[in-house]
Amino acid sequence: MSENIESILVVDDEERIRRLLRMYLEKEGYRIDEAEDGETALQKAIDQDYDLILLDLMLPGIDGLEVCARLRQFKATPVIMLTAKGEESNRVQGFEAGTDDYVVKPFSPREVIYRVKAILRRSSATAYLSKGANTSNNIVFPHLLIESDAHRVTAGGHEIALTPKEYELLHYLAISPDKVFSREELLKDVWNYEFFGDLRTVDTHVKRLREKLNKVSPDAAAMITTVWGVGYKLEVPK
Amino acid sequence: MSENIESILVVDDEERIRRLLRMYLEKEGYRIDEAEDGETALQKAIDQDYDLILLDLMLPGIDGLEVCARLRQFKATPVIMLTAKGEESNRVQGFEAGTDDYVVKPFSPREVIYRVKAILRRSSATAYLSKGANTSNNIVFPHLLIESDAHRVTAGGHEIALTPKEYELLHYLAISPDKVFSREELLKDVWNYEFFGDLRTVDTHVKRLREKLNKVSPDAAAMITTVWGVGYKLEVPK
DNA sequence: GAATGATTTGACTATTCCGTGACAGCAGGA
DNA sequence: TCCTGCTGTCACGGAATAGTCAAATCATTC
Repeated sequence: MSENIESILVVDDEERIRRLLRMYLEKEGYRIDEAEDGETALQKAIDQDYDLILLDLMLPGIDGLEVCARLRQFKATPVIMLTAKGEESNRVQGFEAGTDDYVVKPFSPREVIYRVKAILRRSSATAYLSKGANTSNNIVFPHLLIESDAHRVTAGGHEIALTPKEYELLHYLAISPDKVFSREELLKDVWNYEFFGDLRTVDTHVKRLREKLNKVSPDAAAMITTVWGVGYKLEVPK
Repeated sequence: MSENIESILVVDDEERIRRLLRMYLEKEGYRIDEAEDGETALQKAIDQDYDLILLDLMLPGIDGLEVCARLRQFKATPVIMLTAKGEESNRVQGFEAGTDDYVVKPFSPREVIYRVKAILRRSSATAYLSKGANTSNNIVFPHLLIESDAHRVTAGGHEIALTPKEYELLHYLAISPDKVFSREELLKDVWNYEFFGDLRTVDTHVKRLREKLNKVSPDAAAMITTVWGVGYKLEVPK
């Protein structure tokens, strides 16, 4: 495969949000371009060939939906829409306008990165391979199965009901198995960007997660490992 | 790659800290510039093109967060924030302002250098290579494997559980194999800069390290060599 | 092989960190 | 409105780790 850096256009009128997204996405290795209003965004999106566009719904001038709709007359560049909390009812509209996915503000970096990767994986898969080759979002371990699409977790053969945060935490650890994350990192990545909370919050969620896992599969629970003085990781048993 | 010397701006109002950082970073081959307040720092950071900025959070005048945020209107220079222990709650905020990483005071030189290298490696990697190029942090020896991400040490095929200090010590020795470090050097580099303890502390940690290694792999334990009258080194077997 | 000085070791104490439970605030649904 | 889960906070008790020190051991030199 031609290993080009994938480029993403970030469109938001708030500088803070653009910076945040740029930082996280650059860390993932993407090339980032920015626009702060609809006109510029549309122009750039038509001129350049981005692999993906992150598009705020509420924009001065032409709004996100409009940008997306007009862009669609020229290109099929994938679009992830960013919507503020109250605007959720617009979801369906978003999809009609040709949006591929949407993320509600205030999002967690984890959420955005995950969606971005999912979309890019999908589109590069349809571009280079024949039928939807392995584009499954499932994460499979010996005693643990995470089905992202269904938002379902199965441990030792038993499905378990996780709360949103528990799921997000587990999912985030599971994406990078064996990698240790400090509590700070987890707070930064898994919680939304407006949250400035106590480090111990992480401990509490880990505790609850372990409890639930342990009830149906001690093996699965044992995968969540404490690294003393450092943080937590999801350890893959050999 | 054009092999230029990378330059770093060190910002802290305490002269002692600036001197400390300068000394250690120059030893690593970086060019160091200093600033002792926010205004100067911002000015320098905008005028010059540093590869990295080490920025204290608490500064007279404009504080670190502010400096970082304003700088971001011009440049994307990577920033590592230095925060005192009590300021921990501000950590996450720092990240939002555009910080790439942070280090808590009192840090150990080893820690700072390690982060600096990681960030610079990353930014030069995204600039010249495609994403996720081989930036693995693993250190491999015949009987010993150190995986930084997983914070895992494997000796003779067996994983061993090390305490933070044991890990740090081993990791530090392993970064410069065959180089002898005096106890003084180890105390200065591996321990934080406020620690003025007994030289024998090093011996004790070496002892514990050897014990643990020896239990699963005498070959690995034998790598930690005493150089009589000088110090310790991690010797690579031929 | 004795003297000397450096290192290893074990035991003890101090310190730091983590797991847990209890509780309060919130949001969403009945 | 009350009820019900979900979250986040906090403090305490226990566990793990770190540091000190002196006695025992070892390497080196004469």
